[in-house]
Amino acid sequence: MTDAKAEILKGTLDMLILGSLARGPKHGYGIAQWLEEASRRLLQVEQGSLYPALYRMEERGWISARWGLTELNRRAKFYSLTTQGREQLEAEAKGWERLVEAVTLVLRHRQA
Amino acid sequence: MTDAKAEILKGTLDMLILGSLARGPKHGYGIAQWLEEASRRLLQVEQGSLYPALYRMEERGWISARWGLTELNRRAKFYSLTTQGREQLEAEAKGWERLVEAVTLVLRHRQA
DNA sequence: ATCTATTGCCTAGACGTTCTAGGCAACCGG
DNA sequence: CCGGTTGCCTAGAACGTCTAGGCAATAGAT
Repeated sequence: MTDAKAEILKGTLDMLILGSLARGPKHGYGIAQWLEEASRRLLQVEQGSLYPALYRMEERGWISARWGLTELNRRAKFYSLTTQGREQLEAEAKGWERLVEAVTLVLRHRQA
Repeated sequence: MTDAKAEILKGTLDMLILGSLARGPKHGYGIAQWLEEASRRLLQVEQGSLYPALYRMEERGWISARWGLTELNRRAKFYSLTTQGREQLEAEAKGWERLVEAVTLVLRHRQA
């Protein structure tokens, strides 16, 4: 709850996953690593959140999966963005910006 | 789900409520109105979300309530920020800024 | 006098997402 | 041989939000 770095993701996980895949296909484990690095360790994605999210998103047609091999020669499921997924990303990014704007308006100069 | 303006609040509702009360005590209905106006109609708070949230927050000692009369001479429950609530607001605001920063890093220059 | 809209508070239940807490398999290094 | 890492997965609990109601008092209009 009051953990410093983790659980900062509320409804943003889908968008973040889509954002990571916009840079190219990745497997689940790799998505988590990429997000951590790209956010400079601000974000930490739990596997128990990640995999269900990937499943949901595939169901919705935002991403598609195929099995392959990593650089380390291990089996892994690679996800890539579908056209729909890219649209979804744009939509969520717009919504996010609106939310940031709204929160900024509300929280601005909140002196005593 | 794909509604234009509503349901944009995921885990931000508490923070927004605290933010509205940082400007002075308000009753529930007034909080909802204030948030809508302050966010230029970007946010819309459902009563079914608001009142449970107020209850939770009072339980947690972030806000305190007392009954009073509105300008229109109606009974209403006025909430104000406690010391703990102000601390909570600052903490959430910091967390929010970190999240915004992280998401910005992840979503930046997400070209094809 | 009646009717409707508004102000104001509240609840139950469904729903979706995230987290905790596991399990499993393959591979690498020491 | 053993521990750590890479990799995928699931069940269940916990939590927050929304839908969809209900109720009461007041103001304004007819």
